[in-house]
Formats: sequence, C-alpha cells, structure tokens
Amino acid sequence: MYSGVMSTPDRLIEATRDLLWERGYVGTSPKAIQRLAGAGQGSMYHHFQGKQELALAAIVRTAALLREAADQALTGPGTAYGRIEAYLTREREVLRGCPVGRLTTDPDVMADARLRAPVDETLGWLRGRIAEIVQEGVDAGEFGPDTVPDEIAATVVATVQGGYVLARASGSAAPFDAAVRGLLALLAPPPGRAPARRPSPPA
Amino acid sequence: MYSGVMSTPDRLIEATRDLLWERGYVGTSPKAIQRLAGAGQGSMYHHFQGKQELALAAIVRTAALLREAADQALTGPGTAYGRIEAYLTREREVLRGCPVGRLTTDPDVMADARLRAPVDETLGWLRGRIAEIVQEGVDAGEFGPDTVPDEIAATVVATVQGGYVLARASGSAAPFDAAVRGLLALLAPPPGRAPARRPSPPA
DNA sequence: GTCTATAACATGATAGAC
DNA sequence: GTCTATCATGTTATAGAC
Repeated sequence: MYSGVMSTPDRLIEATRDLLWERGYVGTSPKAIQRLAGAGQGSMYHHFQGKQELALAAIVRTAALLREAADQALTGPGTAYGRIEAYLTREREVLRGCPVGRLTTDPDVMADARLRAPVDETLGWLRGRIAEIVQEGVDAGEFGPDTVPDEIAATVVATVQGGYVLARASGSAAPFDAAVRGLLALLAPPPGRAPARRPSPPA
Repeated sequence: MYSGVMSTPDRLIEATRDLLWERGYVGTSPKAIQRLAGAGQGSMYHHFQGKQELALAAIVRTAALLREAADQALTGPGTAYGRIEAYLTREREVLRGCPVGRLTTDPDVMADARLRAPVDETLGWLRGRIAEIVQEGVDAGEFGPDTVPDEIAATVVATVQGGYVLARASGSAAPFDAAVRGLLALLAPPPGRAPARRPSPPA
C-alpha cells in the first residue's frame, strides 16, 4: 500500500511496477495490483483499459527511472574507466534483479510490440551510452587502440544483467560483486599506460 | 508433441522442460503440459503428484544436460583461454535464453527450496569449473599473476547470462556475440606473453 | 470516480469409472 | 494407466448502480 498523497492512477502504476519487478507480467493479476494499490476493481478499469495498458505505463516509468540513474553514474567528471566503474558499482538492490532486464524473460511482454519497445530502447540506449564513453577512453589512451567500443559496452551491460542472475540463483549478492570486480580488473589499463584512475591534474 | 517412442512420463517431462524454458513456472499450466505431451489429465496426475513435482523432474533434467554441454566445451585439450573461448562460443539458441538462468526470475521457483537447488548448484558448479581453468591459465602464465580466478569466472558466466538478456531485448543474437567478443578481447593475453592461443607444440 | 454484480473461462487438483 | 466428471478458486474483464 502506498502513501495517501499519490493519486489513484499513480498508486496503480506504482503497484504494477512493484509486481512486474517481483513476479513479471504473467504472474501479476489485476486483483493483486488493486490490493497493493488500495484501489477497487471499478477504479482500476476506470483509469486504465486493462492489465496491458497499466503494464505499459508501469514499464515506461521504470525504464525512464533506470535510464536516469544510469546516466547519472555515467555522465560527470572522471576518466572513462572511472565512470564505467561508477556505473558498475552504483548502489543496486542486487537480489531483486534488474526491473527492465527481467522483462525479457516474460513471453507476454516480448510478444507485445508496445510493451517490448521500452525494454529494447532502454538497454539499447545503455549500450550506446557506454560505447561512447569507451570511445572517449580510447581517444584518451586509457584503452588500447584495438578496443571495439560496442563490444566492450555489450560486455559491461551483460556482466551487470548476468550478475543479477548469478546473485539470485545463489541467494547472495557476492557473485554479482565478483563479476563486477573481475570485469574491472580486465578493463583496468595496465600500469604504465595512460591515466590509470584519475585524469592528470591541469598543469 | 513428441515422438511416439517416449514413455508418457518422459513426454510429460519434455513438455514441461519446453514450457518452463519458454514461459517459466508461473506461466506454465498443467493443461498446457498435457496438450504438448499428448497426455490426458488423469495420466499426468497418475505419474506425478502435480505441477510442482513435474517441474522438479524437468528442472533436474535440464540442469544435468546444461552441465554436460558446458563441461564438454570446458574439458579437453587446448589452453585455458582456448577452453574458455570454446565455452563462450559454443552453439546456443541465443534468443531462447538460458533454460536454467531463466528460472532465477521465477518467484515461485526461487521460493521453493527443492526447485531452486538445481539452479543454484548448476550455476555454482559452472563458476567453480571455470575458476579452475582460469587458475590453470595463471599457473601456465597465460593470465597475469594478480588474476582472481573466482572473479573472472563470475564475469565469464555473467557475460553469457547477460548476453541472453540483451539478445532477447533486441530480438537479435548480435548483442550476445558482441558481449562475448568484448570479453574475449579483454581476456586475451597481450602479445608477447605466454602461449597466446595454442600451447607450444611438443619439442 | 468508485462500488458491487456478473460472466466466461482458466487453473490446479480430486474422484472414481473403465 | 488412462479417461471423464467435478470442484473450488482465480483471472480478466463488462455492466450498471451510486
């Protein structure tokens, strides 16, 4: 149940976001949404056409928030390596998994173009944004000249998404953290090359 | 529907394996299993206590097959790098995702200790097996002495699991392949160090 | 806007005939 | 072993009163 300051539509969307994250689309019933939102049957169908439209609103909102949080870690000062490190080590509810990536296992979401689009766009944007940063790192000499930014970006995002899987399987955040540390060790410029962790201070 | 040579229990298990892979536990109904297996209601409940026991048999079998396939790529001749490469690039139905990893997003599977155990054990075994190989690579001088095998192993498995997520989100195997290539590029011993791709031929 | 009633169908199983 | 009832409950709405 949510604080009384939210409107009924907002409470319905928040309830749907939580349930989609925890149980997925197939496992989330209108009744469960109504219960969690503290809204009645008639109320829900007054504000939304049905489960599908409500899920769309929830997914769009979740995608926007994820993108915002990721961008905050990725944009800002620091070396390319440092910003990728910031993204990889930002605070996460690891055992809950990724609220967007999770939807890729939901057949009813993937079969519906409107529900699927925000998922595709969010992860696509994330790979693109990280690839830009890797390219900056190549230009700055942090990463070797043979580095392929799109590939490294895919590896970075996959490590995070897969880290969630390992964490949930084991019931512990440890494998997620291990995967991130392993990736950072592989990414770290060899000592002696270029700005290792911090950009050289202005002269 | 499955070939007539399988017993009814086997057809039920195979049908359940397929449906769990595609739709998860929550999204798989006894009726759907019966339809796909070509078995009646009474038949299913004669051979299995219910959906849960059938799912357990299906998950155990899927886990065993995955382990077998992974072990085949990981065990055998070649350098540590070469065996990890063989594992990462082995044939996969990328867009279907991992039949074991997929279950980690299923709340009813994760809430049931018996259903969850094979998932946890399989991914745990995989990380351990890969860590052994990384350790061999460190001993052989393929990987640097500061390499932490458990971490690299977690990164390798996470890249695969996350690669599936990216592939399914985009509807294309390309991001999976990109993530794998990115990881292999990071893992590759720098030219000049140790056996790059092939063990030195016997003198 | 919210409520209750109703509906048509699916779910997950049990019972007992064959 | 397989089949057809049967059942209580859940799902995903629609209809219409308030």
